[in-house]
Parts: sequence; C-alpha cells; structure tokens
Amino acid sequence: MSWSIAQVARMSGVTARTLRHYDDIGLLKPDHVGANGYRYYEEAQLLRLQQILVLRELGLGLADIATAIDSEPDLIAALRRQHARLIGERDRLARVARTVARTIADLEGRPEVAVRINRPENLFEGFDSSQYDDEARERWPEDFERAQRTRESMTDADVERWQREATAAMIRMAEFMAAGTPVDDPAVLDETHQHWLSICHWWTPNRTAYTCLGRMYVDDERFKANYTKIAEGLAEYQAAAMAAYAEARLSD
Amino acid sequence: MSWSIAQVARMSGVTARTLRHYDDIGLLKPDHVGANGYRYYEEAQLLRLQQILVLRELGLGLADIATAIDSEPDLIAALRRQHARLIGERDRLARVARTVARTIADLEGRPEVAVRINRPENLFEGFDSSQYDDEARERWPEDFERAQRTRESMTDADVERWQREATAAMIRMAEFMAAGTPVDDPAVLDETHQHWLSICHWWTPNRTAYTCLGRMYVDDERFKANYTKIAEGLAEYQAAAMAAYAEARLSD
DNA sequence: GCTTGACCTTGACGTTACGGAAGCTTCTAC
DNA sequence: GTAGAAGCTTCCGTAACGTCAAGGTCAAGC
Repeated sequence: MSWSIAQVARMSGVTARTLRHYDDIGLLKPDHVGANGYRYYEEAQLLRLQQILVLRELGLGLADIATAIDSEPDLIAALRRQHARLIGERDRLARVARTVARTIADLEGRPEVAVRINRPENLFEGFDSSQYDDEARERWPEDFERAQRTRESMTDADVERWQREATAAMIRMAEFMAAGTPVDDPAVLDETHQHWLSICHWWTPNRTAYTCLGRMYVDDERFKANYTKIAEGLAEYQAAAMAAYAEARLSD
Repeated sequence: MSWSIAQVARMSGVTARTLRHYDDIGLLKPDHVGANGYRYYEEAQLLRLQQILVLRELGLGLADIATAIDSEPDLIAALRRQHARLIGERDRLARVARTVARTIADLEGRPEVAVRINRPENLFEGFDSSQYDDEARERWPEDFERAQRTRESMTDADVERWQREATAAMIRMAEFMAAGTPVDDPAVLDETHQHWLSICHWWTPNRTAYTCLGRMYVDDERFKANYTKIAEGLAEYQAAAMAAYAEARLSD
C-alpha cells in the first residue's frame, strides 16, 4: 500500500510542501518515485514522519532531528540540550516581559505597582472539588449533572493537565494586572475568552451567569483565597475582566 | 558635528552592517550622504537609534518599531501587544520544556518523578541577610570585609535585581533536577558556573571552599529551608552540582 | 476523444534581521 | 606615491517552510 503526497499530508496534518521540503533536505525520502515523478510513501516513511513530528514539537531543528533519529544514542543528549535551551529562553522572555511591563508603566506615568506574583506549578494540587458538590447540585441542578458527567470522563492525567493550565491562566491574568493592562484591553479579552472556553468545558454560562461567576470569585471566601494565593487583588481583577468580557462578547 | 557609520557603530554598539540595513529599510536614514556616498549621522539620528535599540531590546520587530516610533500613541498599544506575546511565548516554552523533560524520563525508563516546583518572584523578599553577619565575620573575617563593601555599593534596586536573579537561578536548578539531569551534565555545569560567578560578586571561593559552601546549603537548616521552599531535595542537588563543578573546573 | 478539475511536478521568490564576502572607491597618514 | 583603513554596493546565506507560477498527469463524465 503506498500513498501519494497529498494523502500523507492529510493523514499527518502537515502540508505537501513540507513533505517536499523534507525530501529536498533528505530528512524524509519517499519510498519510491514513479515514472511520472510522483512521490509515493509507505508505512515505514509514515513511522519516520511521526518521529520527526514528535521531535519537531519538542522544538528541535530539522538538522538535529535528522542526526538524532538516525543515531538513537544522541537523542537524549539532544533533548537535554534542548531542555536547557528552552528554560533559558523561557527565562529570557520572562525578564523581557517584566521590562516591557515596567516600560509601559513608565510611559503612562503610572507609579510602579510592585505586584508580587506566586507561580505554583499546580495551585489545585490535592484540591478536593467535591467539597462544592452539594452546594452546586442545589443551585444549578442541570448544569451540575453535565459537569458531573464531564468530570467522570476525565482521567487523572486529564485532571492534572487541566489544573496546571488553570493555574497558568491565573498567573497570566496576574501578569496583565501587574502590567496595569485595562480589563477591556484586547489581550485581556482574549485571555478571558480562554477562561470562558475552559468553563464551557463543564457548562456554558451566558452573559449574566458569567458575570455572576466572576462576582462569586470575589464574594466567596474560598474562591477568593485561591486567587489571593497567586497575587493580591487578583480575584477582583479577574471578576472585572469577566464582566468586561461578558459585556463585550456574550449575549443573554 | 557629524559622525561616520563606523563611529556611530562604536558609540551605539551595533555593527555598521546593521546601520546600513536600517538605512535600506528606511528605519534610520543618515542625516546626509556625502558626494562620495558616505553616510553621515547627526545627534538626531543618534537619539532615534537609541529609541530603536530600546524597543528592539523589548523584542519588537523592526516594522513595529518604525510605526511605533513615528506615531507615539501607538507605542503603548504595541508594547501591550508585545507583552501579551511574550508571556504567551514564555508559557508555551514552559509547556514544551516540561514535555521534553517527561520525554527524557520516558526514554531513560526512569519512573516519572513528579517534583513540585514553586516559583516565587523573589524568594528573598524581606530577607534579612544581616542575621548572618556576626557568624560570617567570625568565620571568614577577610572575605566578610570585602562582601560588606560590595553590599554597601548596591542600591535597593540592585539588591532587588540580584535577589530575583538568584531566585530564578534556583528555579532553573530545580528544573534540571526535575528533568533528572545528572549534576555533571554540561548544562548543569554551565548553570552552576553562573552560580559561582554570582558568588564571586562577593568573594572568590576555590575548589574546597565552593564544595564546602554547597555542603553548608544542606547542613545549615536556614539555608536548606530556603531551597526546600522551591522544591524538595533541591539543596542536596545544588550541593552535588557545586561539588561536581568544583571538581571539574576549580583548582585549589 | 475531449474537457474539466483535482493532483502532481520543479523552480523561484519572500519571510527576519542582519552576517559575511567580493570587488571597487575613497580617505588618511607617511 | 603608496599602503592600509574605511567606505561603498551587491549578492548569497540563514530556518522552515508559504506562496505563487507554469506546466504535466490522472480519473471521470460527456
């Protein structure tokens, strides 16, 4: 069984151009080329492509991928180098981001608000969400059912991932707050949109409900405490952002 | 007073090639061009160049710089966009780095050691280093004098910056630990070299002294507690890294 | 047998922000 | 007068493709 370039492209999600490029640089040669010049790929090439795509996801360059994939022992070394590069680059971006935030504050003549941000890996670690079950079942019976089913469909790893992402989102929001970004700034609206989507994972709040949810983050001490663990005033900022988002993008 | 391209290059730290490039794309035109084709710059151009370099430091593209610099009101908007891009990119790199770490663990068949890492902005905030003064004066009288003078020469902002960087370095080290990187891996040696340099800011430990300092991070409860705030086992890892570095790169 | 449209090919240019080199002209100092 | 430093333009290269352009191939329907 052999596949044409477009078929492989559809199966793997890369473009035909990319496959030709990989052929050009010798990273992934087709199994054979027809008399008409067409490239034909076999399963072996698909497997190799999979490896390539995994390593590409990890940020390796195509040259590194080629050497790593063709000489297995180098792979771990290459990944370690890449890991070091990644965290170095991440820290550089973090520093630059802070400088940009300070510069914005300067330009606006705003006093430098030194917001202290804590960055836990996973704020919800060991968090027992069932403590809210009775209350939620009572207040929103239908939504509770849906949410319950969603929760049941998640593995531990899914939960872990979701918690990490939620924590990271809270931290990003704290950074917008620290940078003095108004809650109706497009960037904050986008970030809040992500938050709305993550809520939609469980239920779909309309304008009123979403605004209300934001208020709850402030009014309910348990929620507020979680936000405050990241940064002082974050619950209020988050609530304001949600209100602004609901106003701008949600309908009743 | 006009300056030639090489003079401007020396004054500003960019290359002449870069200045020609900025001329080509219209970002920074010389004040005038001589009959011989030479570019001559005046103070106005130097000021503009300074602005360009600041914005370039902040990660803006040259096109963005051009529009931002020529229409002041756009500047803050451009910076806000850039800030959002930066933290988005930073988070993406953080996610990829975690995946790489997991992949390495997989490939090595190592059990997934879930190290929890805390990432405070500044671990030493409100830290009173003078609590160690008496002890240090007693144990290393000469070095203490030098360190004291160094400390006096630093402004509050310097201290703040140093503390942030020290915290970030501890977090990076925790990540190497979480990734299972051996302490004698080149990346860890490099990171430890940075630590050694930061220590050299105050005094210059030789092989024995540096190894000893590492042991103190583990043995002295107060030091160890600080490392443990970032991650469990970090003090031991840091000490081992310092011993490996001393062994490999320092002499007695 | 012809047309149509989907699919394939190679080749070349554009992207970012310059680095580097070739080949030539100009300035400056001795 | 000449050497060497400095200047100029022009072109190629970078990473990983995207995006035409111009043309050949294939399968299906009429």
